[in-house]
Amino acid sequence: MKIGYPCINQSLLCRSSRTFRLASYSDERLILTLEENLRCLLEILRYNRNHGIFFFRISSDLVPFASHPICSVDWQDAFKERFSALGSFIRDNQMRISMHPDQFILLNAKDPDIIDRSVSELAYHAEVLDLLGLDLNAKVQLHVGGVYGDKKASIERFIDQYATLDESIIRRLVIENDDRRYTVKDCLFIHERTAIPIIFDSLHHQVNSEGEIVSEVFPDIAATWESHDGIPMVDYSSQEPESRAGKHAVAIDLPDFLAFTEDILPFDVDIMLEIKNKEKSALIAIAALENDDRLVRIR
DNA sequence: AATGGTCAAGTCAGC
DNA sequence: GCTGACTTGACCATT
Repeated sequence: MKIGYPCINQSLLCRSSRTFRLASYSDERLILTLEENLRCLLEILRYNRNHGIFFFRISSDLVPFASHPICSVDWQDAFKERFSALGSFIRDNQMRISMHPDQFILLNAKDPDIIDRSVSELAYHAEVLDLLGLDLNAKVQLHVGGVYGDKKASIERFIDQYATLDESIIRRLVIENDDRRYTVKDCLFIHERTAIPIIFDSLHHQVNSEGEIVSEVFPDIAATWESHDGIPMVDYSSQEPESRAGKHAVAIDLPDFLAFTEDILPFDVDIMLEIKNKEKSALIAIAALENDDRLVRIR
């Protein structure tokens, strides 16, 4: 069981997600920014290793405008060695990596242009993981998409689009239940038709489900991960008190976290903490699990 | 140097 | 019809 956090390390001064405005695009600026982002990514990964954190989500902004038509830099080739060196560091330390394209990426859109842009963006994400030389347990997690007033038809569009994707994307892609539209049950239905693995999000399930008990539904979710996909990834957050339902907590609620791990035991999973204070909560969770004798129940 | 409006991309709920 | 929320900051024009 690895514990991780997404994209940003607040203890370090650098960010691996620096970007800039489209209006100020130049090839030179893209190269300088990517150089800086890769340097910082290594710094974050070193911090993680030194602190016993072995799960990390790489920011989608690592390569700004990578899938935008304005980008004509062959960054894949220019930074090949850098990606390869980063990948060696990740593999040598047996780290788990994920990426999470943001809300604009919609495989089930009705507008073919939106689908085209989405597929390009997914190809970019898969390419980053390929350039790092990571095996198939490094995943790109995506929400199912919009409902467009007809969920059934929108699920069918997702399934149809998924079938047209290149194998280089399919082997990396997993779907996640979201907080307003597609539930775990919807994801399981899509899995039956596509074999796509499901990444379970605890807070989204809390605010958007058909009442399934986590400990009862989790075995079905875990079974969507084949052995080459690695053990299941899950996203965990608790609800921030006195805020909108679904708002991610600022700091980890340790009793809630331990209750969640109880729900998913005895499955071994890697847990991404989607908590605003990032690595601080990861360190607390890791320390709490260190001497937890429940973990011997993991199979 | 500080400020605050605005930023590639989409959907949807709530006003 | 517009705004804010989403995993959320941070760029950058203007003063």
